[in-house]
Amino acid sequence: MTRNTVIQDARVLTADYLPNRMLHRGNERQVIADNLSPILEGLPPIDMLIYGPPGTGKTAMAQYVVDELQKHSPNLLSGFVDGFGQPSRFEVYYKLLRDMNEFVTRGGTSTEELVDKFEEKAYNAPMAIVVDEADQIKDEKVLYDLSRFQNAAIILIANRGDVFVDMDDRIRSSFSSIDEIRFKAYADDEIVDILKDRVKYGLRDEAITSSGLKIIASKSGGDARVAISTLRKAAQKAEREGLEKISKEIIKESFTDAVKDNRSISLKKLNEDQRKLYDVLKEEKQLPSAKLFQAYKQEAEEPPSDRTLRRYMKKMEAYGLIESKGSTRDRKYSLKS
DNA sequence: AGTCCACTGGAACTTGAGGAAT
DNA sequence: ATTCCTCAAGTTCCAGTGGACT
Repeated sequence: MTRNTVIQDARVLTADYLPNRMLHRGNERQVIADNLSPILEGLPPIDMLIYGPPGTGKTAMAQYVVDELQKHSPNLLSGFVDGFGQPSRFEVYYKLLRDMNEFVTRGGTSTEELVDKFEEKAYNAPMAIVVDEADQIKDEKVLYDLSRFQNAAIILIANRGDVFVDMDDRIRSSFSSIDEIRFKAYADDEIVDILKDRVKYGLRDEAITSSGLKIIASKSGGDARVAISTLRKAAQKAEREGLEKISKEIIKESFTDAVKDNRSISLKKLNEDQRKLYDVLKEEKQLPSAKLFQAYKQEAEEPPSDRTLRRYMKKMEAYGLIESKGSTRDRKYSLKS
């Protein structure tokens, strides 16, 4: 039997683990709860747009408040959709109905049938619906539909506050009374507190010094997800090497790994052609689209049409892998640093 | 200050995979 | 089996844009 040198409870060291209290988000928690609470008395709730940079607890907090509310009010239905894969209307309603324990078959069911079923449910019970990465939803009608349900609370989550600028006027006005809640990047000392909380339950005493935590915090740039995953990787590495303490060198290495991981998760979602485009772009600092497509076509055996390539570029931009500058004639692409 | 035209992205259509019903 | 439905992803077509070049 081997004794753990550093790790006590590995679960606590994952970014998805929800501690029963979320540090430094007390005000935000209260605002979200206040906006939702009318639903418990049969009154219309206030829809919300939660925005802010990655790793600031937007999703975790929305989920947490909805879960808490559900404990007090068991007949509250809840659903969670992620716009990342740009799901269609069908996918959105399918997922929501599943979350609400409604069995629906995938094939043979039309989108309209799903919507009808959902509508019926929405009339009979209060709901809280969380839409993560709401700016990625390609079918704007979905958001418009959802906004119409009176006793369903809609919580949209996005990185930027200007989700609606590119959208249809109807959608903008249907969300005109939406409460916008900004989640700022954590300050370094706040990250340290969050890490301390994890260390307390996840690691053995004395496994990491507070100056070690400060290093992680300052590197993380206010992103709790990256900070926690750095801590986890550092702990695992120390454990593997049989050390009692996490050294500064280990922290530095682990941070680099954590950032790489973050990116490779997005890269995994690319198909072969998209990956090739990315690799071509990697060779250059910056490339106009025509040159990029030309270079790519020399490598590819059966290149898809230009229209498809343009779509790929959009997608990779949405994933935060590349950046584009300029409009029509002189658009240039580069890797995101 | 006007025309040209390379490039963008919306829309309509096609193809292929996959589940359900018969 | 096969028929009937769905959706995602690709293609074709094309109007619209806004630099480039008179």
